[in-house]
Amino acid sequence: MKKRLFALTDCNNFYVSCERAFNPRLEGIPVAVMSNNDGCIVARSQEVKALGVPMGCAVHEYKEVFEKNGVELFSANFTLYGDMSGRVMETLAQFSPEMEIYSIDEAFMPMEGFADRSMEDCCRHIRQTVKQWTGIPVSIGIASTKTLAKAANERAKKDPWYAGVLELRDDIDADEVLKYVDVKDVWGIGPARAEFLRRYGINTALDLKKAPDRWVGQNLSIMGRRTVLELRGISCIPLNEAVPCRKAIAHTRSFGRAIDSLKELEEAMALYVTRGAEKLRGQGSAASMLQVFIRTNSFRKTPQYSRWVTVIPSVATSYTPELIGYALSGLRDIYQPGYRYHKAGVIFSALVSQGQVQLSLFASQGREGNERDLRLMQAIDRLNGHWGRSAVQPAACGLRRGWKMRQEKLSPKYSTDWNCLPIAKAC
DNA sequence: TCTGGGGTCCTAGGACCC
DNA sequence: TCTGGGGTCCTAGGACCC
Repeated sequence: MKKRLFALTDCNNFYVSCERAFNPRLEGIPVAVMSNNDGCIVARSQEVKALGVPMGCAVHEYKEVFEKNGVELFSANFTLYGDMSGRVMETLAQFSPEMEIYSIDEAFMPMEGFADRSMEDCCRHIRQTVKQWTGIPVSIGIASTKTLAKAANERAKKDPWYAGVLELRDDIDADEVLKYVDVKDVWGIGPARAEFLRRYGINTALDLKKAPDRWVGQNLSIMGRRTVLELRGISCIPLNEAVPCRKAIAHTRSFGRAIDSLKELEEAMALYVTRGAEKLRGQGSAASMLQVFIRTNSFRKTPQYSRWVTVIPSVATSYTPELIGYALSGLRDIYQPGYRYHKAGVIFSALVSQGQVQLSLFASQGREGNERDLRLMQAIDRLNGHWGRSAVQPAACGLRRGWKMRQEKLSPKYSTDWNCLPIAKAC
């Protein structure tokens, strides 16, 4: 039987590439994208990486570097990135309908039915097509396991010699590549495990692959042992085509400025619950449990306060007004006056399918009432989908929103709003 | 002044039971 | 010198991913 191969397609500097796709002026100049609230750096162009700006750093700490080098900064525009991701995935699906969308900018594709010699050519063709149809540059790594495909992708991206595509055909190929992959860059090895491995002289992916079985069995968890097997070409992580239902859905945000009044916290919490409930209904779920939290800014030397509370609805629900009621009662329990709050959020868990909600003996309304609530929510979701997500919303969310997150450098919604369509001008 | 958000899975430890 | 032991379930916290 022919061995299955995995191709991992990963968009290069994805958020930056999305900004560049609609703004060619940004090609060749340093560009970085900031997190929500314009707080951290979450994507960097090659030019910004070369300046030594690390992923996740605080924007204010590198202000001078950005100014001195003319770095173009953008607020995260997730509407744009989500839409562009969909376009990239649709393009990839033309080549391999059986694929696993692993993240907003990555997909695993099973590569079967290709003669060995044409595999690389095929991936180069995919790469070129994605670039032509969407404007997004991608790299592709091909190998017999997902972990090896990740490592191949990493090298294809970093070493210009491979021109964006690298296939590991056999063990010797793999060893040649793995010796250049730092152990911290192996899929599944984070900072804590990397530090542990280094204490035993394991510094590269090849060192980890060659670690003695006995040592691996005694010192690594089941996850670590699985990673070692995958590096050895034994596939342990299957392709996951179906999009799994989320087991928890969260909506949490830092505020644009610290707030201390219960009224403002309630408005923010109501809005976060509204957004979370939209996601909940989007996957056809209802929540049997809510967790609500508030906290002050731990980076400040001001008095600190952090609390969360669990609320259990009498019946699992996705009805926004009801969820807001539960969340606000939890919030009032944990709120303490006198603190400057920096962040709040809600997490829905113990999710059940909306169609299988168990009615409580003591519920105030029967099945008919529930169905009416659901229809109302669906109507509002449709309106907001068409007119923008704040078109219809609960009054509890407030209107002034002085705590709204900062987005000072937001690019237009080029691909999802008619008013933002780029206009081509003849020269 | 300014430091993100949303997920999954594993593990250790406590409670409880027989 | 003595204070059982083993299984299950639940949860908080940690590690990791993008």
